[in-house]
Amino acid sequence: MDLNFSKNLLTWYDKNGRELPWRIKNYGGMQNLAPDPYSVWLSEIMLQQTVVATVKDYYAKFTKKWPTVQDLAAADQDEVLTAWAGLGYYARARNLHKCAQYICDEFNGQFPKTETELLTLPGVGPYTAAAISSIAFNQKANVVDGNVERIFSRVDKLEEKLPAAKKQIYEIAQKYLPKKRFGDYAQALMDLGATVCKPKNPRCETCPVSRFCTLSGDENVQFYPKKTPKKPKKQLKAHIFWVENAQKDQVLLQKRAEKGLLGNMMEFPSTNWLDQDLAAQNIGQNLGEVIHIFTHIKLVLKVWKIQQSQLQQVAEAGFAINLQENKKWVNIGKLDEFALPSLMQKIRKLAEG
DNA sequence: AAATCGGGGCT
DNA sequence: AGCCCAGATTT
Repeated sequence: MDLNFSKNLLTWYDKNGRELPWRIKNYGGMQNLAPDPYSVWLSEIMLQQTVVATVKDYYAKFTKKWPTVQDLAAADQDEVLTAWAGLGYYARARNLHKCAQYICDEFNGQFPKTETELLTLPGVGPYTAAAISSIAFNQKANVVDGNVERIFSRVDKLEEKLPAAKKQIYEIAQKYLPKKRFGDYAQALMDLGATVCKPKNPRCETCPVSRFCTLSGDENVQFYPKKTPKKPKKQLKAHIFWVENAQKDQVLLQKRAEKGLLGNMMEFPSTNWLDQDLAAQNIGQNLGEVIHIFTHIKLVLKVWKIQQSQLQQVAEAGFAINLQENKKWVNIGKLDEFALPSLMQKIRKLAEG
């Protein structure tokens, strides 16, 4: 394979690579610098299916609160989930904490450098193992994320759709790997995808590897990679309740089940989420509706503010509120101390005004 | 191979 | 109103 591909890309990266909090650019490969594995791992987990702009504040918060993997391992899971709240995909946070403890217990606090060992870590899959191995340890690894898939599907004008084309893309990417600067090369590819080889309106005229690309400058480049159509979202509805105590200084909060949607995160009590129209309800104060879009669900919640003394009436009216054993009264002024996902922050905002 | 799992930013 | 994102895990 033509090594000028990686050479051109790395030259471009040295000039145009983004400055990111978790990144130490190894200019020209001469400084032999690398970010520490904890920083790389933490940032890579946060960046899974999440844009750089969203990650920055969370990365700063985590590294300040837990500067080392030992600090993170020693935290309570609820603390980690509270810090992660709003970032989404909460299995990442649960696995992050589990992984930190695993690194401390089984690897003496040191991240392994091989992809094979990294793949044994909770929350670390093929992409993240390759990314950590190359970026933190400069090991040769084929780092294929959504950016890289887009780039090479365009380079070879692949007609096969994702995700079926993944294997073929991986093999193409493998052929272009450089002989050194593996971490820089991986990050260069991802920067190229983020700033030049974009999904829409790619900037082929500034692309450092345009001469290798079948679709460079083609009007149809934006239609690659081809993808299988998505299924429509299920639409679910429910009532949700902001339940105040008599003094109106506390609200009812409970922890969700460990597994599944928003696992181990906190919630306000609600009826079951059902694919049915909502029954009439005239107890307490209606605050309106909250519409929340998950990856595969469109959820419509009708929000009610009720008093603790009205809970019995709501039950008698036939509304099964999912009150759990772990429910507790929480000072409204201290809600920030709990792991409230964005959906529940919407409810809170509606209730607090 | 398909489904699950968040949220926000961009077009 | 979709599409996309430095994907992993479960089914």
